[in-house]
Amino acid sequence: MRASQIGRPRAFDAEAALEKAMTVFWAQGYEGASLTDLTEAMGISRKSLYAAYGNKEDLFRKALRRYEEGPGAYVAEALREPTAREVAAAFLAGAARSGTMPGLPAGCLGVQGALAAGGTGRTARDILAEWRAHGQALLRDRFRQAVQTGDLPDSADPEKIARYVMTIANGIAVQAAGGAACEDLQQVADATLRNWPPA
Amino acid sequence: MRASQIGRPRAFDAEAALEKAMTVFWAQGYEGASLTDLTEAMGISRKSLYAAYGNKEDLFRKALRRYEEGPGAYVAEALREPTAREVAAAFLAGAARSGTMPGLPAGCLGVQGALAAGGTGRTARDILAEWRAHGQALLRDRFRQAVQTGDLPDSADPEKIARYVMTIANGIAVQAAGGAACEDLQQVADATLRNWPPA
DNA sequence: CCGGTTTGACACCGTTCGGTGCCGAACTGG
DNA sequence: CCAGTTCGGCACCGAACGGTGTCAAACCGG
Repeated sequence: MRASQIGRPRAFDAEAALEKAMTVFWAQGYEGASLTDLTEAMGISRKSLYAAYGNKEDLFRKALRRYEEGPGAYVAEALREPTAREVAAAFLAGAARSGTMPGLPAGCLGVQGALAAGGTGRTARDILAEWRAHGQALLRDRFRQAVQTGDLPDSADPEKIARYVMTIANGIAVQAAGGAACEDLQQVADATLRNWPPA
Repeated sequence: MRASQIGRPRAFDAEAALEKAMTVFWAQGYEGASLTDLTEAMGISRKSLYAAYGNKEDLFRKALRRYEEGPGAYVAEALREPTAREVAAAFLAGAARSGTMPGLPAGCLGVQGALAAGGTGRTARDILAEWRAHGQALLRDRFRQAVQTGDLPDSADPEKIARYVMTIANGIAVQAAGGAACEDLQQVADATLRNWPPA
């Protein structure tokens, strides 16, 4: 049952297809994912892909947004924790978990989607670099707030702590992409938390 | 001056050209680096590339070996430090430094060369995953030795410490690829070392 | 029932991909 | 000097790349 609309109805679920596109970009990277890979995984034709999402780059942006709201949602959730330590703990636990979920690609789309790129992937690489930088800025701002409320000492440097936490999250993503188990990555997160605040 | 050999002499320096190939794979990734990119950077023709190095995959293997002996040499050097703490310090300092050298690509070839890959890059991805795993095993073995000599306490788990150190090194590489400065990354390394041993 | 709109099957586009053949150039050794 | 070997310019290969045009199908609204 859907809202009345004119024209031939779509023969596929746009959201379900986008979910498939997300996993293809996640597993194969922007440059490694061809239109053939994408359309086969999504179960639609090239024509439908262009009509529904735009070109390959547009699809990638949409897939990243879906990632951010799905597997990457732990970021926004972690920021809502009451203390800086709990923010960091939730953030790293989320990184470990979302990078090792059964039935989904290993690692993080934001890290491995286009870390190095040739001419065709440069825009995607820049989109992801900006995306990671934004996430780190959100962490820094949250840690700033923690200093202001006394949750972190005045001597704490939110910028450095945010970079430290993001570096470990990025490393966890690489480890996950290399096949590490969630339990092992959680132990890295735990070791990090035993040294809190880090600076 | 070179050893007498039959046949037309090469018109290019194979080592210098391989150095160029290394930087192209490092900056653009395996799938992002086309034969056109490679031959233009190396200053040779496709014919010469095939004759001197083999196919694209063979060239990649050779480029990785050159990386290991050049920018990545800090790994072998760090392993020779007298204590576990100094091994970790040298390892992380090396990661921060080699990922931010002026005139060379940012990040680490072993991390960003092929973290996610499509069909054509799968072998390169597996080569790099194995390469990183090997480096981590060397760290673990060195930390095992440190436990045996009393440099690390008996309760220390070399496997976990190696993963912890490698995770941070991997994260430093991602941060470098995203534009982080050497100084900032060295501060991440310093923060890590303030918590030693980590478990 | 038909015009209008949107979708999708199918074929196709120009370009680039990784890779190779032909043949002349540049050497060595007899 | 010539046969043999290796190198490299040039053109070219089949396949795959991202992307598009034509036309029938599937709907809505009058």
